[in-house]
Amino acid sequence: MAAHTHHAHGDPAAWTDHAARTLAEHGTRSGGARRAVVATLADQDCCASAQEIHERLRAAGRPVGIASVYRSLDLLHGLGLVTRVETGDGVARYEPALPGGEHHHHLVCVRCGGVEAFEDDALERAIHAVGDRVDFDVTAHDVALRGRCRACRAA
Amino acid sequence: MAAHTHHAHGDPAAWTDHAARTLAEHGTRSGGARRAVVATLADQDCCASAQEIHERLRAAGRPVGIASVYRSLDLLHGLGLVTRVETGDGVARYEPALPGGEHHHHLVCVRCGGVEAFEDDALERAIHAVGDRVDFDVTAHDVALRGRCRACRAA
DNA sequence: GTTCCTGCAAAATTTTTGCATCAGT
DNA sequence: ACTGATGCAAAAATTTTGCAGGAAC
Repeated sequence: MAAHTHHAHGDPAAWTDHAARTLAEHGTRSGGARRAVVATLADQDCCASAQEIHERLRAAGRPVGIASVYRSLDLLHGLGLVTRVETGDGVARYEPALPGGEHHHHLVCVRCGGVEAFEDDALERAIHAVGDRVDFDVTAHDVALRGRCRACRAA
Repeated sequence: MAAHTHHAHGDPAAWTDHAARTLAEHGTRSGGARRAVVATLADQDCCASAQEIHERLRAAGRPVGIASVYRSLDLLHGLGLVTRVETGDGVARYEPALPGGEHHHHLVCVRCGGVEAFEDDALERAIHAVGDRVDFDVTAHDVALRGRCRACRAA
């Protein structure tokens, strides 16, 4: 992995391409606002809320209407290109979803609100087993572990 | 278990008592609004949002200010008497938390929005193992499996 | 009697929607 | 040109806060 940045979702460019292709297949036009949202999503280490994306774009000198951010996220989520993450503070966060189904879960710090990602095969297996057992057609899942991050534990 | 209703949280009266005791120990006064919220929580099969609790109380002829519902839930959550559940639709839901730490997770139907509870020891063990492994002081966790419930799968 | 609780209303936030305009195909 | 995409503003929905009156202790 690169020394300066680590992206929890593999190669950002790969996801951007995948997203662009999927959007094209779906017959959508390529407008600037959505392209900017996709680029911002691809560029994050972890999940971001609509408001955060909006703010980041404004700060980057490419302001996008907040409505377009919400509409883009809605569309991307509907196409399975982003995962919706609930970190517990009542706002929806989104992050790129890779086609392979490879994914991670989140550690949420109850003190500073920070979010970190983790992966665990045994956990995935256990979840899969539950999915087979229940009377429910499970298509997705998410896990949030809450507690204190290293920094906040020390404080 | 009773034939007419199944409460996923054990005996409702036991939790109500436990809550009343904890609140008393904490030095709070016993007002009518919070008592009504506690009673409503104790009486549910699964999680409910603040708005739902508010509406239920109004329907039951015991209207409570929405602010009191939010304040009660905040307090109860702070004391660990209720668990906050994120079902993915962007609203916070709450359900009684038993002192023993016994808990369950949720199956959320992406079509009808319904929520069901499930328990799984292997899953708990896997989560616990992750908690030991990561550089995070994990104190709580929740899992949501999304998909289609039996009824919506047929439709 | 003091202090917390409660309800109402106002405010702050987050998200959705309507509509005129602009841009991609 | 046609039609979807965008931005603005208004609306809707959710949650928080200020404050005055009432209730618990």
